[in-house]
Amino acid sequence: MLRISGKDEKIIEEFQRVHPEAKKKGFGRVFRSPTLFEDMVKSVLLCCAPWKRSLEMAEALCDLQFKNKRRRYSSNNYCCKECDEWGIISYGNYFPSPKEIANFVDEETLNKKCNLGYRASIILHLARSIENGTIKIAEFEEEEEEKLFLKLNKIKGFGPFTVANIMMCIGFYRHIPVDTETIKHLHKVHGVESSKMRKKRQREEVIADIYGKYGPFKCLAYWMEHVEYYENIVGKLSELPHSQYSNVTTPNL
DNA sequence: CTCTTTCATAACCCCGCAAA
DNA sequence: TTTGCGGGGTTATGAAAGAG
Repeated sequence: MLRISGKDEKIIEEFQRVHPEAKKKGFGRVFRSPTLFEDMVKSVLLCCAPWKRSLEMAEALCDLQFKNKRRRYSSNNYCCKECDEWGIISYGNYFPSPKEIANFVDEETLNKKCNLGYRASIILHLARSIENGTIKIAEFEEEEEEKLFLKLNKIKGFGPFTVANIMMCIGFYRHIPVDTETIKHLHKVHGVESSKMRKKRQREEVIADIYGKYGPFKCLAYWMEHVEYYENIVGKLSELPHSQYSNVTTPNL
């Protein structure tokens, strides 16, 4: 989904003012999930897993809703083998709510059903904290940037990458979520040696050198480049068949 | 000289896939 | 079927740097 509001419109205008190329391309909006909780969980799923596995875990979480054995990818979910559309239309959004996860038995079952590994405890803790009111997720979207940043950092299992990723979903683009994908990107597109990305200091210097001029929009500038990189390989992402989605990653160095 | 903050390193956890 | 290896962000821990 896209955020569409006067405030978001303003942010895009400001971004495009400091990034003329983005204006020319009409780039500035970032897709997110229907709920913040879903974005938060998906950000956790990105950690310590190849892209394909992240997708599988998200799918498995959606499958929690189906008590029978219907699988989202079983062939009878599609109108025909070549057609992805049917699958997309018939899915709807089955991502579980915090309440559903919090009430969903125990960590081991959640782990077993969704193959989450250590992420099960993080996600369960998040869902339970939201349910018992310790984490007031509803206020997050209205929160001031720096306060939000601090609050997210306090959540168990949420480090720099996860937090930056969620900030981006909410609409703050100051911090770039750095993962191996980013390191590969900086190497291929900007010729940065991956050894320079190992230490925090140097890493920050590299980011500042390349994206510093975009101020609070670093993340958008990076993301535009990265999407461009992907699309040069697989074609327009918006036209990519669902079945090929898991292939959208940067090859290893 | 002590207290605080920042930083670097290693342990953690464990699946998916390819080769044997 | 078994074995080995690659993938990968967070956190605990202790050391180093900075503040006062």
